[in-house]
Amino acid sequence: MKTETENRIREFKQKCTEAGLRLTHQRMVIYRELIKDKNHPSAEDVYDKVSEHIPTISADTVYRTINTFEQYGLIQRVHVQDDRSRFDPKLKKHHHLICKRCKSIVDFDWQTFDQLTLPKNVQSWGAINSKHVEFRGLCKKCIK
Amino acid sequence: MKTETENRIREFKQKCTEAGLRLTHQRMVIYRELIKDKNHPSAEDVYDKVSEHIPTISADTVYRTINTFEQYGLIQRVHVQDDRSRFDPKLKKHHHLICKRCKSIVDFDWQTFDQLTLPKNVQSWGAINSKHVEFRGLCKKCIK
DNA sequence: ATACATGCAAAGTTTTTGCAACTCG
DNA sequence: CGAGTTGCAAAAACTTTGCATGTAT
Repeated sequence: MKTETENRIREFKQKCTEAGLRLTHQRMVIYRELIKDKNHPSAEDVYDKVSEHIPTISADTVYRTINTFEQYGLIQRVHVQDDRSRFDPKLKKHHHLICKRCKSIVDFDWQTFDQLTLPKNVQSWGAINSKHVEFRGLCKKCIK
Repeated sequence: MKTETENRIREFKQKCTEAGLRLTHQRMVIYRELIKDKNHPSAEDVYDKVSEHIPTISADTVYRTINTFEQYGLIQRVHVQDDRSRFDPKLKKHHHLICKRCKSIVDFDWQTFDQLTLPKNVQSWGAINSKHVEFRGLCKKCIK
């Protein structure tokens, strides 16, 4: 668990070096908060958390850094909410359960789906990079 | 085809009446443009189109009307892009092919998927209302 | 007639950008 | 040292809101 985090940090550092991205203090802290937060944080969430460690950081640095991470494939943008982007540091293939009410996002794996043959008209559409399932509804807590 | 549109308009009028929504000229034109546009238009797209018919309409009316339609289940919001919402007047179950480059959204049906048994951990999450597949990649045009 | 809708203008939110100062490699 | 980063402030982009006027039922 502790090791899990360490591994991700190591991998992060390596990828940054490979990509020619500088390992600044801000980037390290931002990445650490991204992997710590299990609910696919928004940029503002990350800003709030990072501010606790670096009170002088500016929001635009967080936005810019997150965009850079996305661009270099270090995190992914989650398209679930209308008013703000959420981010996902998990790079392994997975799918999402989204609660309409509390906006929580839960990951799940689904190999049966991953192995399905695609419909013909889909195959001729173009080149598909990501196959993603989204279930929306109400999580148990929100049902009450 | 012509009949298809007529049917949707009729159904729209009926739903509005049932819901107690007034059938204003603006709403009629906005709905008509929503079902005419096959590429899941943004609010701005709709505003531009509607402006051709009602030059004095204001953008906020379009936003407000679209929100009302969504609220009453006359259209659905599509969560695909980060910077703006897109809207889908098709209410029947379907899935989306999304081009990263040109942002086009193509509908497809996939009954094999629709009939799949859900993973156990998903079943215990809560109450699911919508099961949606998103394939992202590059459409043929954008591959060139 | 009257409750609901619209238009206008202004404001709210989220995100981006220009530029000088700073810092990692 | 020097190019890539950051912080600041301002702005851009998208969407919402208050209020007076207009209109569908």
